[in-house]
Amino acid sequence: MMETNSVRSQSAALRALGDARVRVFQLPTAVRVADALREQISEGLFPPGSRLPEEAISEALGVSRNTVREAFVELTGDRLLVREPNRGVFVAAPEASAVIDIYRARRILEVGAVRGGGPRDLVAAARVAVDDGLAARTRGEVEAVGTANQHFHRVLVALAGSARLDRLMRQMLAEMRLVFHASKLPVDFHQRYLDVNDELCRLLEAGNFEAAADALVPYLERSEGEVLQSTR
Amino acid sequence: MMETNSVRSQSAALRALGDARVRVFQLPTAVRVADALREQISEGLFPPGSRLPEEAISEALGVSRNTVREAFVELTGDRLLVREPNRGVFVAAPEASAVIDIYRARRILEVGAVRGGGPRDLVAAARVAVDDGLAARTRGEVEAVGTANQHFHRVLVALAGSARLDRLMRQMLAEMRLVFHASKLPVDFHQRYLDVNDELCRLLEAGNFEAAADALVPYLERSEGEVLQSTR
DNA sequence: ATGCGAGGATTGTGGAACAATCCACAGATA
DNA sequence: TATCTGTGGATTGTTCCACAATCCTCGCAT
Repeated sequence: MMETNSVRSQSAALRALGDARVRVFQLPTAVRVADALREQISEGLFPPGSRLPEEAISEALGVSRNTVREAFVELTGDRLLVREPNRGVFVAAPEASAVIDIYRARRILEVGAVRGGGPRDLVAAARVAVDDGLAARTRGEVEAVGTANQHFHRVLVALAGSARLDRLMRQMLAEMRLVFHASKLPVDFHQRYLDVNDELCRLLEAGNFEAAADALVPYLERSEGEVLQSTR
Repeated sequence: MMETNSVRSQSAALRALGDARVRVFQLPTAVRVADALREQISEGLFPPGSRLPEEAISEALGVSRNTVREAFVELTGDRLLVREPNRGVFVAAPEASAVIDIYRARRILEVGAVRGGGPRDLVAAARVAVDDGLAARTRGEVEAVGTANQHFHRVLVALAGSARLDRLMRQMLAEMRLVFHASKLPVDFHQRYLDVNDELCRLLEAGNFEAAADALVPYLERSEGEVLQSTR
């Protein structure tokens, strides 16, 4: 039966099924715990420096201590948590040296990725991020501006087409959120970069990747300087 | 008593003590297990695709299953192991897409780092790696040639001065060792790059970072091509 | 050959136990 | 008073055990 299903449409259907796999084969508990903690930390519910007692978290989430510890290992690898032997794990409180380190890495990643160019759909994704940011600014949604800004920079790295670089960028941006939570910077911090983002995006859309890469360097240097300024 | 100890010499002594801390405050068991497994995997004792049963490993190392699982989480984050739900963890068997991904990342990292230049002592470290490789070649030590080669490329990334990039590079080189173990490539594979390394290093020593960066691109492309060739 | 079901092995997860370590606080000493 | 010491309580590091869920194998029936 169902002979009307061509082989072509069936393979498409199977692919769609595969995408829904996450709902069928539920992720392991430790991973879900890690995701939950990552979320809360990024939101700033656990401020940098907070202690995360194993038992409190395990009973709050209704999982065993073992599972919590596995999640801790994962988040420590992301540098979101730091483990102090026999004292416990704490939300990382990145200091100036970390910010400097991250910006060195970002200059390599973002500039290199942009200079190499990338497919049209990613440039389109960059445009979406920029417009999202602009829209959020006019609506006065401070938080959304920051999110859109991070999204934009993530797309820049995505141009390189490397899952490994994407992951590193994601981790570093999560670290940067910790920095932002630790150092109250001016509410218009991200907003002032939106116009530069727009300009950069125009260069990408024009296929002028070299110019975009060149423009990115002072952009990132300025950003680093301002973050360091408001951090100390 | 002991008044002959000047404040100066005492602080020196304390500093020396601090350097020995690793022997006093021993690393957590899970970390040592992860290190041990990383070592063995890199050496090729567990070929790509091998299954690592929790119980077998826990009793082989004399640690509990929980501890082994914590180590697994760490190594999975390094992409050295892959977890198949309810089936166990296996040594990763990187396929062509992973190799392509890694070389995309390496082109960004290495070229970007070299173009930015770096301090003298790192250039000197690069020289050491090159000479080590040359010496190993004349002695016919195939394994040592590969090690020196990887060391050289790690130093290149180190020029950028970012611990985060260093870590990513270390992880990717460990992945590459898996690739090498999976695909028997010609014994002189690494040897043929030593002369290019030497040439690159000369450019670095001359402070000609731009030229070195430019020379690195075809280098990496050729390397990627040869690896892919012998992989399929 | 294909499908089905039972049995055994391994993972996923929880829970308890205990030594090691750290922390806070009280008491002792100079 | 200030510093040292020691004690008790709390938390981590680690092991061990239990058990459900899942997978694999193999034999059997269709």
